[in-house]
Amino acid sequence: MNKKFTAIRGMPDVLPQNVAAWHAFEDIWRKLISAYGYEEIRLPILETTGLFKRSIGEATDIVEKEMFTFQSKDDKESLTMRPEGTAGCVRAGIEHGLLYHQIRRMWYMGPMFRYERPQKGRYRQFHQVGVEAFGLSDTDIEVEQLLLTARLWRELKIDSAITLEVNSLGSLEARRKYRQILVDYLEKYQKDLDEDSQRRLVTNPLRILDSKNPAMQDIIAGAPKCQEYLDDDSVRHFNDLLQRLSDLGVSYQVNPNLVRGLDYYNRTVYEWVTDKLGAQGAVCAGGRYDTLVEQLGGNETPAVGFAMGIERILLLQEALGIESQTAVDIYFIHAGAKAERECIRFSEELRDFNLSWRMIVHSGGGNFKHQFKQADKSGAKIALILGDEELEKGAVSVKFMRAAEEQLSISRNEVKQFLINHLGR
RNA sequence: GUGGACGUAGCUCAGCUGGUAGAGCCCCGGAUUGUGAUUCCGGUUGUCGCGGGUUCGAGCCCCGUCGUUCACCCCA
Repeated sequence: MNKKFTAIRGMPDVLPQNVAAWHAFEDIWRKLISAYGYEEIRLPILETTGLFKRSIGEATDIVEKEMFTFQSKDDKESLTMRPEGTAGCVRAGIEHGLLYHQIRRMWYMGPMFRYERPQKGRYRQFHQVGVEAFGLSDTDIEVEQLLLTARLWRELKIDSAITLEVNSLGSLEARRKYRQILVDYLEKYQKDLDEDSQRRLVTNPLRILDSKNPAMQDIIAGAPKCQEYLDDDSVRHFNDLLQRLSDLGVSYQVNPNLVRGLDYYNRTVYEWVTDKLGAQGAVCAGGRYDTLVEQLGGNETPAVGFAMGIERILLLQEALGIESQTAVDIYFIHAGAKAERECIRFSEELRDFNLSWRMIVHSGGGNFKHQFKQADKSGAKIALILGDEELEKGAVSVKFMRAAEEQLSISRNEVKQFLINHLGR
């Protein structure tokens, strides 16, 4: 026996029985996003490592220890498999002049890579849908994107399990100031901080506010609040956003401790969360990043975007008992050597007529009993049976697989109309 | 990177205090109700994750290793 190969850790196969759920999601998504006028952009998986360091932030966990990074063949540069999509999208937008003095709405979908320990809802290769809008600084774009996602949850029938949390980080300058104030406060309690928080004090102090450790709660409760240190414009922006959400009937919860893990956010940040997925609560997250375009070499361009994890959404649908499956419509059964050949010809004729019927022509021989069994297993709604005798008369037998009715014989000319009546076009 | 649980047929799992492997599903064949489903009978399938050790003897005990999974961390 030769060595068997297995999938590498955290990079699961999507098996045929699960692909239907992906397709269902993708179909709904494409329809919905184009209804909002967003255009798809397709981006490479590999980018220069520096792009992610610059955008996501040198000191973040993603950049420090979670990237798949390696040297290019000629050893001249460091390449990284994208851990998220915004950086590449902005890079491409600048490179091709898509963001130059104009408004752009774009989206993308594809695999992302992060070197983490896999667990429920978290994989090393996972898939995201991302949405970015450039050139708009008013809250109406945040509102648009939140309405869009809220609608998506309804379409996917998971809206009952998801809630929206929002926060404002203020301007970059205000955030920096607040960060210093927070560090000053926390340093007074340094010896009481747990190990994680001690480390975060240096790397990402805002994250300490999000700590789940009960021992930290008193210190956190007494900490200066981010919102008290926001700049006036950001406060106005945030209040305006909340007002508009209320007006439009989008319910939300303000979470002052909500901090995104990526450095580029300012002002609005939000997360759509669920309690149905174990430890991985965030299904979709995003916010405003007004300085990133400039940081990556473009003109100063306001931007708002979000990303969602497809696996998590599918997992949530599964947890809620929402199933999607693609069934076969027609299964061709044949009896006799002539009929077997005719089956293929006839099925092609039907495909010329209507390519949306899902048809399987039995192959591999076997008697009637066997063929019916295969037809049953395929989940087909209708069996089309061709026999040598009937063939002579120009007739075909049809049978509803799920019903107890007898099979009936109809003429070949009637088949198309029969299928339209029972399957639609 | 840290911690817990688990790793026995394609799948879900059982295997009592150590004595040379089992069930259900699936698959194949047959019988029966005149057919594909139901029922009945029969059949195939495993280096018990891998490597060492203890023992007369290990799926079961010990050590190591790899893998899966959940949680921490972090995040979609």
